[in-house]
Parts: sequence; C-alpha cells; structure tokens
Amino acid sequence: MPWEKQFNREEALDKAMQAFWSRGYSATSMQDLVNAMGINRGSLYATFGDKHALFLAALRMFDEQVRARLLANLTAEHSPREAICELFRIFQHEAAQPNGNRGCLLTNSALELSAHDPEVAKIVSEAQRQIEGFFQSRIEAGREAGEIPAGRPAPELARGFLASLLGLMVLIRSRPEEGLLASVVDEALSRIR
Amino acid sequence: MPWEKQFNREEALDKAMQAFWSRGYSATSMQDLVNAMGINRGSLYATFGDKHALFLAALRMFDEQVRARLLANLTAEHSPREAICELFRIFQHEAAQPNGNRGCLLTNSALELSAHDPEVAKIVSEAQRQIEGFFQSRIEAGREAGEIPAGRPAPELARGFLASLLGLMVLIRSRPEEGLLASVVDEALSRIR
DNA sequence: ACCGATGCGGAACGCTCGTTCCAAGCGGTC
DNA sequence: GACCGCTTGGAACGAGCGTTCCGCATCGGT
Repeated sequence: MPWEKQFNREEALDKAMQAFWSRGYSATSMQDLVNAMGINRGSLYATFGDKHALFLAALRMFDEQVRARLLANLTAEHSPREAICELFRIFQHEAAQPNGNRGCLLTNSALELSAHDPEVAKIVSEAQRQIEGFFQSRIEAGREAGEIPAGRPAPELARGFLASLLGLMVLIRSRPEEGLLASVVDEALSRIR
Repeated sequence: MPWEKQFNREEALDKAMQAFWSRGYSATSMQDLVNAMGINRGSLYATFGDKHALFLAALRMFDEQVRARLLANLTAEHSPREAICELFRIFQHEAAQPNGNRGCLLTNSALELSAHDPEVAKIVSEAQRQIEGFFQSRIEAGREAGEIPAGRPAPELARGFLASLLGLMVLIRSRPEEGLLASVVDEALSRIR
C-alpha cells in the first residue's frame, strides 16, 4: 500500500537515535540504520536526507525528548536539592540495567564529533549550558529555601556538578562498576549536604 | 636504500598516536595514517599489523608516554596536594594552547570504543584505575603530612576527582571556554583546601 | 476506466575503505 | 658474482560505504 507512509516518522527517528546512541556516528552504517529503523532506503533518504542530517535530527530528538524532558520533570516534581540528587541517581541506577551502559548520546557525540563538526558542537554545547543552568538554578532555589547550605558560589558549584555528571557518563560507558559509580555520585552530592 | 628501515618505529607510532588523538579511530583512515606517519603502506602493515593493532599500539604508547609519565613526574616533583592541583592545572592551561582541545586519547577512546572493544576497554579501565590510585595515594599522603584537611574518605574523594577530571576532558574537547574550565578546576580543588 | 502522485523495494553506482601483493633496489653472505 | 633477505613504492583487490535511481503497486481524483 505505497500511497501513504507505512511508518511513523517519530518512531523511525527514535530507532535511529537508539542505534547512534549505542554505536556512535561513524560505526553505525546506513545499512545498520535501514535494519534498525525498519524502513526502506529510499524512504529514509526522502524523509531525513543524508546520514549527517539524520544524525542531527536524532541528536536534536535526544536533546528534546531525553535531556530537556528529564530536567523539566525533575524541576517540576522534586524540591531543588532532591532534583539534583535524583538526576545523579537516575544515571547511577540506569547503568545497572541491561543496555544501560550507553551513557548519553550528547556526551558521546561531544567527544566523537564536536571538535570537527560545528553543527554537532553547537547542539552539544547548548545542551551543556542548559544542564549547567539547571544546576545553578536548583542550587540557588535550594539555598533560598534553606535546603542547601551556603558554600562556594552557585555558578562555580554548578559547573563542578556539570563536570562530575559528564565524568559519570564517561565511566558509565567505560567502567560500569556499581561501587565506582556509587562513590562518584555520593561524593558529588556531598557538596550540597 | 631498501635494505634497512628508513624510519624510526617510535617516531612513526607517535605520529599515528597524534592522528588518532585528534580525529578518533573510525574517522582516521589508513590513507590518513600513511600520510601522517610518512611511511609506506607496506612498511606500515609489516611493522604494526592492521589498523586495529596499530591503534592499540598507539593507545598503549599514550598510556605509557603521556599518562603514566605525567603521574610519575607529578608524584616525584610536587608535594601530594600540589601534585593534584598541578594535574588539573596542566590540562586547564593546555586547553588554551593551539591544538590543545584534543583532550585525552584514553578518554576519547573510552566513549568511542570501550563499549564494543574489549581490548580497548581493558587498557582504558586500567588507566582509569591508575589515575584513581594516584588521587587516593596523594590524598592519603597529603593528609598524613597535614597538607590536606580531613573530610570524606580518601577512596571516595579519589573517585570524585577521577570523575571531575574525565568531565574536564569532555569539556576541553567540546566547550574549551577559559572561564568554564577554570571554574571546574577551582571547584574540584576546593575539596582539598 | 484512466491518470497523476506517492511511497515501496531493491538493484546499482561510484567511491573509499582496509588490506594484499609484487616488482624493483640494495647490502651482506658464501 | 650469484643468491638471499629485507624494505620500498605503488598498483590492485574485494568489500562495504553512502547515495541515487527506477520500475512497480496502489491510492484519490476525474
């Protein structure tokens, strides 16, 4: 029945995102993507353009559907201090699940592509800025509420959390040992305790 | 004069290491390597084996000549606390140099390859363990010398430093802004001040 | 009943990849 | 001085890459 699309654009893009997420950009071939997405080569090119455009679409989808949504949910559903704790704990516990050692597509792309791909670099650095902003606003709100003790300046503390979170992403992908990740999370959270 | 080697094995391997360091494994082609190393295709295969073996050799060279040497020098030439400070400061300042945003080959490889390449994973995780050990031994020695105040347990603090250092590597490659890196370093070092 | 439009499926393209192979050149050995 | 062992440079290979293209099936519109 080729008179109307036989696939859902979002679903297909999600499958592509998953593929890039676990294997990276270069190591994922168009054949891999055709298989993973379950759609035809022709349809893929007609819908998403070439491989690079598909990757950017997948990266943007990750940024909106995973990163932004997660931060928004945490902000809405937890107190400032708990939002920060939950963010770290979510990653710590997901790493123990099967297929949980993929880390974060944005961080993976940061190292693989940012240095030589301005479009990727822009998406990645903007996402990092948003995470930094999340930390900073939660720290400030938590201090105003008396939930987080005074200490180092909020912008600096926020950047420290960003670095710890990125380091956690590296460890999740390269050394997903339970005790190691737990120590990293405990140490980070001790800064607001 | 093809009866004796016209190149130095170490020098050629160093050039290969530089190439992998800036572009990663997949994005560096054998043609790139032939050009960068300045030796012939045939000589390359005869001396180093295939691309994967060459990469492992380059990664091991980085581990020994860059990572291990750096930690040894810091341990020998500085007090425990200063050794930790210097480690972070070296990366902070190198990032400002031209070509300084390549980060760390081990960390780059951790994200690109560790999840699907056991040999790389082994080298990477062993290197991370050594860095963790460096931090822990410096913290313990610094506390014994009264140079580092008591606080969280040394093993946990060491893992926190490891995560911050890895996060710094990610940021150096994806967002090498002077102020950002400085904040990350300052926040990290504030934990032993 | 036919037409145009649309998406499907898969063959096929040109290129670059990693890898192999071989003729040529030269010093050392017998 | 003929042969051996080694490196060199570059041609060549098959496979896989990303990408394009086209005949076919099937709809809504006329």
